[in-house]
Amino acid sequence: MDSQLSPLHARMGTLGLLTPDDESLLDRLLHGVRHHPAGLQLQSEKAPYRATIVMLAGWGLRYKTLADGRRQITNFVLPGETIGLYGALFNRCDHAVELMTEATTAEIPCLDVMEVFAASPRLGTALCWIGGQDERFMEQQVMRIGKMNAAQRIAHMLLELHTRLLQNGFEDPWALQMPITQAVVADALGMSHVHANRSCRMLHEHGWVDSQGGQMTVREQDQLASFCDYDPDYVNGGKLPSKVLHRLAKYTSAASSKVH
Amino acid sequence: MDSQLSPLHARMGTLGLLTPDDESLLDRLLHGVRHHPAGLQLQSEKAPYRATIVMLAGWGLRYKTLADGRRQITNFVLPGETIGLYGALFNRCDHAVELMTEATTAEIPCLDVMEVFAASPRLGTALCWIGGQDERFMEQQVMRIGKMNAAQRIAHMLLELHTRLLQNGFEDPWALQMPITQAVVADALGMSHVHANRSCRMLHEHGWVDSQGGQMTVREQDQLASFCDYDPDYVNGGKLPSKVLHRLAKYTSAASSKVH
DNA sequence: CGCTTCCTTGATTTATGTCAACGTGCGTGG
DNA sequence: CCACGCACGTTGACATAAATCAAGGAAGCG
Repeated sequence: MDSQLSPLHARMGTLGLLTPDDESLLDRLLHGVRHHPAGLQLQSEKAPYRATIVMLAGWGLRYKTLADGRRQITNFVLPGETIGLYGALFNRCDHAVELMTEATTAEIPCLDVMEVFAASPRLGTALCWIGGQDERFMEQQVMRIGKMNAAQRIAHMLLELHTRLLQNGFEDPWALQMPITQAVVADALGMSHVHANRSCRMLHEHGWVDSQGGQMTVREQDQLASFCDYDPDYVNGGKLPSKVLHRLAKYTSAASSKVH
Repeated sequence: MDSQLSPLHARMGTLGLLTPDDESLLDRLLHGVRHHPAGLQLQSEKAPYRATIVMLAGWGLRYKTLADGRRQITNFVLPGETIGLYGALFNRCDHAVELMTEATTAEIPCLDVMEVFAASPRLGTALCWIGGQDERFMEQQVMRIGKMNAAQRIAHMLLELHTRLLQNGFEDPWALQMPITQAVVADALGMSHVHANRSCRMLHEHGWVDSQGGQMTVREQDQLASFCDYDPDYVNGGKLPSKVLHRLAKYTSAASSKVH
């Protein structure tokens, strides 16, 4: 099981916060590792959350459906990322989650998440950080859709996903490849699939991106970045400010036996 | 001080979670109530967060600046809402916050936020819920900009703000009025100010909205809602699921003396 | 072989952006 | 009190990014 958990551990590891005890507490929280086929709906809109789901391998997407049936993809779920982190706090979900590829997931019972804070403030803080990152990703998405033209949006999104993959422990030939069709690009970035196609072609003709067979590949990261003014720092994919590390160092993980 | 804190208490109150002890712990966390003039920049992009700021009265807006100087407003900060809730967890902010009106704020030192979880899991859970709501607001914003036309975006945003004001303890003649100029509408919803103007006029000519003198007023909530398919439930502005309430009831607030 | 998914392309329409200008109300300083 | 600047809203003419409609091709799969 340990090796499968690695993207989550890699992601958390960038924080430099967790002790070995915290990590093993995290492992004990994770239940029910399961494998699913592509296309499965993991969470449907308006249904209550069953559990917080951790994506161990594979990609998912999070979307909202409009009254007329169109869908807006609001975020992706990459390996090491979570679904419904604060699920316990809402009576109903407000988005759906679907698998883009086959995938392996684990679950944390919704109610356990809230008790993590009592068991280990350090691990609780790490979960908050995940929540904070998710908000930042969404904020970037607002900026892309609100202010950039079609080709820039695509470039910017690909670079963000690349940054996130690196953070989650992937390395560079692989972190540049993404299981994204042009239809997904269109639904995520608020454009028609025809326009998505023309914009992808344009990026392809510059030699910056490939897009075929349901895969998109970043070819010229730097050129893409200057094309869309991508700021690679925004994720702050670094360690926590040292003040926080010191402040939280005093807590033992003794309490960890409380959970489960 | 107590009366000034009311929008925050009103907001938290909708959860039905906090005990009187939790509430007084919250009050003790809040430092430095201050009054500011309209237009003040409370947080600048790329600067570290100084503290988590709680808006007690007045409106703020959260935005990102692009390389070419344009800005995308990503969210509003209403009375009872927070800025930089997880500020301690990031080395740098990734957005700026500016006051739209004169305002009263209080602060929670960034590092204290993380210790709340140890002191009171209930209050910590309430803070997570705030973080979760912020993410939902942002997600709605993505959907609006990505999939709706200009007039619908405006209608939808106004209705969301109305819902949030109600949640934060405002009542209806007041909760329908918002200190929003057409330029702000344009920057928030990804359209030119000319187009924002024409769309506001259109809504005004239907008698659904007023927009003059830097104020927007919702006149016909129901018609607006059907015009843009607004789902008033999405905020889940209700109590927590009862399971969570029971699960968290067991913790005493005894530990609250640890903080501060 | 026929179906589906994904990508591609051309013709046309439409929503929205850009440019330029003007009105109004308001506060400030002369 | 008036003059001026400024923020806000308004309008028209024009340009353009992007949506829509319609069709077809290539690859994979049962």
